[in-house]
Amino acid sequence: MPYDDDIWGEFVVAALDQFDRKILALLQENARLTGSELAGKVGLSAAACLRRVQRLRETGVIERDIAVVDPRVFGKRMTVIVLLTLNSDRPDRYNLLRAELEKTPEIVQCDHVTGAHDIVLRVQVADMEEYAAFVDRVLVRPYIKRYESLAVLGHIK
Amino acid sequence: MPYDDDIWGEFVVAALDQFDRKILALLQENARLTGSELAGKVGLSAAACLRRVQRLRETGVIERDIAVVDPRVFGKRMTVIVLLTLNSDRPDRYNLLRAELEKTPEIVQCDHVTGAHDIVLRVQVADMEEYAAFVDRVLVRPYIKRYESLAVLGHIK
DNA sequence: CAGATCTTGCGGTGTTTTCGCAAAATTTGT
DNA sequence: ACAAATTTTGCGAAAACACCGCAAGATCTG
Repeated sequence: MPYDDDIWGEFVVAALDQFDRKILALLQENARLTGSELAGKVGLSAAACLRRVQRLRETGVIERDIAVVDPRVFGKRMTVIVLLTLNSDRPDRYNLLRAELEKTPEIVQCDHVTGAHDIVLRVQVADMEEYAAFVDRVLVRPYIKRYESLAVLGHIK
Repeated sequence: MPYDDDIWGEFVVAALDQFDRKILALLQENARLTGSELAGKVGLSAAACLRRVQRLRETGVIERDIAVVDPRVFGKRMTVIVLLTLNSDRPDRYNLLRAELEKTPEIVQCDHVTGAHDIVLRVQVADMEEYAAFVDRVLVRPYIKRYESLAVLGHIK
């Protein structure tokens, strides 16, 4: 085999060489690069590049290709990062909360964390009024002990 | 004009009709849909769909197309959310810090916020050791008064 | 209601991707 | 270290796709 196989969670995936890594790095920045554009940047023929991209997709290394849409288009001009602290005496409700957070459309990113807080949300809303409604609807509940809102002033990255 | 113009920050952008919104929703899920696939789903001809996509790109509604790569491929299995508090007596260094954060490869997301902290980072690293090195290299400096690390246990969304 | 403006669908054209094939490169077994 | 087996490469043809111009239709303006 030209590549060494590598264990990867439960999956066995062909290891990636320098060409694959270069291609991935480029496609993560701009997924619309054509075969010949890739060819010029990685030093392989267009066909070889495209075959590699094809395999990266099939094996799930490239999970999907998405269009990044300016959130302001949907009138969601305001981003808030929310730090949640839960009541540790009600751990049974965690799964329930988790399921609800997953369904809430204003929440665009949500992670379970360890440290001074328990959950970090990224919330996308139109304005303060909508954010206030979101807080009332989603965050004001017994299992949530405390929440801290950090309004995003600007995206650095 | 078939569309009403709408003020949008400093830009004037044609308002989006139901077709544009449908197209955007589809492309946000899968940017590789072809013209005829879009046509079947939105009820326009392939050419009309592609013309709309083209305009959405030109006007910046679609900012870019990116490949979503499984982060485990790069061995970056650990995500940490970092809350930074800056020394308010050195505001002149903010732009310098900002430029450095932008260049730092471990930082995959970075927002300037208002509230109990000043900056929120999302950091992708291989393991604790690499995170420790990141902290020493990037976070230990005079202008940063405090940092709080929240290691991500699981992604809810 | 008429003129101006924009969008649509169609068809042709150029680009991009996909596929087969033989040669070159890499790996495996002895 | 050598030869067979496997894999990847580059090239060229074929298919799929995106792009552009044009005439017709739709929408907007005064």
